Amino acid sequence: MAFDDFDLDNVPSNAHRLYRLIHDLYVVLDVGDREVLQPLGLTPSQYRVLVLLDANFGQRLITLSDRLLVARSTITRLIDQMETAGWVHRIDDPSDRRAQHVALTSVGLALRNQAYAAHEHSLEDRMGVLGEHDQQHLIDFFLQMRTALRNRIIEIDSQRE
Amino acid sequence: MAFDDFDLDNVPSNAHRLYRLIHDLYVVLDVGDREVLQPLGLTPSQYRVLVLLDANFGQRLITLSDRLLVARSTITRLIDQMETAGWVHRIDDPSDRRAQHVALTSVGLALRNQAYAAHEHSLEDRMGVLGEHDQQHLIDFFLQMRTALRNRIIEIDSQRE
DNA sequence: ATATTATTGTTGCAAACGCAACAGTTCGAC
DNA sequence: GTCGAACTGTTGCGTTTGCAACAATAATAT
Repeated sequence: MAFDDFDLDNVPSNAHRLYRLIHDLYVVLDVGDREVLQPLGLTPSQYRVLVLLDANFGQRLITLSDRLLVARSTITRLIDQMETAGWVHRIDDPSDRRAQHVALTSVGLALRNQAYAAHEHSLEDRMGVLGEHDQQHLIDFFLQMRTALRNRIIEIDSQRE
Repeated sequence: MAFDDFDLDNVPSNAHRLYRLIHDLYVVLDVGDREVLQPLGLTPSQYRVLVLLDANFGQRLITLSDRLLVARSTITRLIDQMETAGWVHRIDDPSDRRAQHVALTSVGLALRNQAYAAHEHSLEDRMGVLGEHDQQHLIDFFLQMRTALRNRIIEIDSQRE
């Protein structure tokens, strides 16, 4: 893997530089995640679902879909996998017969905690290149951007109706 | 699409908050990209390749693979598509008979410029939620992180040998 | 020179994902 | 209450992508 330090100097705007960097960061973080999670038999997607669950009421599938920003069908198949693996189980929602909750089994809970600890440790290690102060700074920026960009999507969706 | 403003407060560390935000940002940016590029018949992946090309010597496939951080096979298939579409053509490298260069056709060049302008406009619009000063700040952070994270991957790769 | 190793691009295969369509259920207007 | 619209989860299907294996070529060691 040869990482050319390809020049952001050819890029005309700061907006575009930011764009490229976010893309690269996402990819590089994902590669790191796989290395941490693979020994536990988890993909990043499965891990992200696992983290959102608990052993009590769990979460509805549509909630998982919304929070992870993936299609409902993707969640259906992820939960199928994880149910087969014995990590989660589906529970019918008593107040809405369309809906189901997904909750962790005891095996799933143990795996969740183990994976979470490992990932957390790795993340703090990787993010450690930035000081705590810088991290707080970044979080503020990102929250601002995420909110603005999400609202824009909601606006566009409304216009479609 | 219901965007719960799900709490980052449950998240224990700043490192993890950053992680989630980068993930969300990437996804939301990608959704925006698709909206801009779809009218031009381009996917984000095709666009990213197009931007790296020119009409002269072009780029080698392995270079595209390295810069975009995707598998070589992915580039092969992307270039297949784009060659069929008439946007690019393969040129044998005279100094290395294994290698090929990919260069833009005149159609490809026109498309590249059109897509680039549209994307650039959209990006500045979307990134505009942050001031120029904040953007510069972010770029500095990201460069720092990208460099550190990439070096880490290279280290791990070397250990494998 | 020759043999081993590395690199470049391609292909088969499987996994992951989104979109559209669908059935069952709930909500809302009237 | 009733009917149409909206929501929830599932499935079929096509697209995208990475990994492993491969052939052709280049680089390196001896």
